[in-house]
Amino acid sequence: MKKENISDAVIRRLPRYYRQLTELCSRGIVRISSHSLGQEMGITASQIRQDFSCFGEFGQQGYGYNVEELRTEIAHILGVDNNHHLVMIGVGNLGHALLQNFPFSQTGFSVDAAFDVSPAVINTDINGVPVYAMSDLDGFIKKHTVDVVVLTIPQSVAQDTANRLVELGIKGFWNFTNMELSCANPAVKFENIHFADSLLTLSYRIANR
Amino acid sequence: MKKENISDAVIRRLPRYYRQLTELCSRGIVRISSHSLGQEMGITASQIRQDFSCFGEFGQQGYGYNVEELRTEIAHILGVDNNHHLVMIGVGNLGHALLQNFPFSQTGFSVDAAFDVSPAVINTDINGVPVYAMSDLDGFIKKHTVDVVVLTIPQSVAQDTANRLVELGIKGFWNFTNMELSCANPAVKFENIHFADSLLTLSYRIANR
DNA sequence: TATATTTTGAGAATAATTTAACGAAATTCA
DNA sequence: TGAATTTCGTTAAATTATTCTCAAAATATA
Repeated sequence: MKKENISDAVIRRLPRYYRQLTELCSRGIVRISSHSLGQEMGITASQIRQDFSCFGEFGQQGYGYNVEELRTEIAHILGVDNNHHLVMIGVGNLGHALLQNFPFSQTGFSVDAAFDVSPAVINTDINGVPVYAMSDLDGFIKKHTVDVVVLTIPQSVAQDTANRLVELGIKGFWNFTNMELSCANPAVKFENIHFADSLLTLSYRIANR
Repeated sequence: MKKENISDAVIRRLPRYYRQLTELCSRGIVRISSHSLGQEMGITASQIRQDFSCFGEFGQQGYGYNVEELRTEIAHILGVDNNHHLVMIGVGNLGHALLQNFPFSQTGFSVDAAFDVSPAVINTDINGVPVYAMSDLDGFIKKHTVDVVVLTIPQSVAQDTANRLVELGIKGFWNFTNMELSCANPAVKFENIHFADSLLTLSYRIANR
């Protein structure tokens, strides 16, 4: 039964399903039951069926799920086929690494531009992405559709930059600054990569084994 | 009342408390109640008190919590004062970025060495960290204490490398490969940074606003 | 074709997490 | 000093998430 409000726990499992199904596809596996999928992923078949049932009925009794079909469904749910437009703010080591290595296009994103204050990178081209001066940011956003901004900038300027971008109409932030950014408008979404938090949970677990 | 088994949900909130308390310290704030802390963080006072009570009694009725003292307690719980030893496997763009920018020492980690297969980086020094050939890895680990390994290597070699490291006695992995790594021994801990999963959840939320 | 088996999706039961309530202890203020 | 206020830590209640169960439908098999 399709649900109206999907819980965060379910949403955060979807990319994992998507990854697993992509792998099954590449292994040439055509069909799979919730039971086998659960075994491969280390989760229960119940959870898998419950999760999928939030979005529709993708399986068939006695058969299971068609891997390719299910993968396509989940890709669609995740918006991989939406071709979202993205720009990066801050092209330091991390921004550079993402531009070089991260498979944005496989994830459904076009990286249209990057911005930085450093003359050393302004007007360069990193892996096909043009780097502009920060002063050109407002103009660029006013002229182009931008769905998501990647924040790979220092903490000191993060909240101010986010505020400015929200004013310009940006509604999605991929935030690498390891600080919480806030916005009164609930339609503005922040997704955080907190490196330090992640390492600290590992620190906890090895210290309290 | 001190708890024996702490839930993952609680553990994952600890670094956030630690960050917030660090900021309060730097703002010169001496004491804080669970209510105000909750307001600043956007969570309930109940949750804060419940979370802390898993580890002991750090507050005082009618007063609240001493910020610096509480911060020290949480640092200790997280193992920030343990001086864990870490090595990095794979010094590509991302590994390089982490070595250059990530505050390992503030998080309680010493980065003792990095390893790569590329002659271009072998025997160089990145931000004070020596880079060795992958062939020297086994020898290094046998001679030194290594608590955590950072995996910034391609997916294709990730599971094999992890297996080899587990055999050498490594018990903690900070995994950037965006794939699940597994190990039969439950004492071996994997902490994953899944960039793609993170961006896909953002994709979902902007597509289903 | 008839029967046994597989497997889903839904609903019920169980478990875990979060929030509320409250007594007790400390602080603040008159 | 004494009353009012603040705030903790704990227990209880409410909410949310996960797992179990099972009828129904499809497949596989004899």
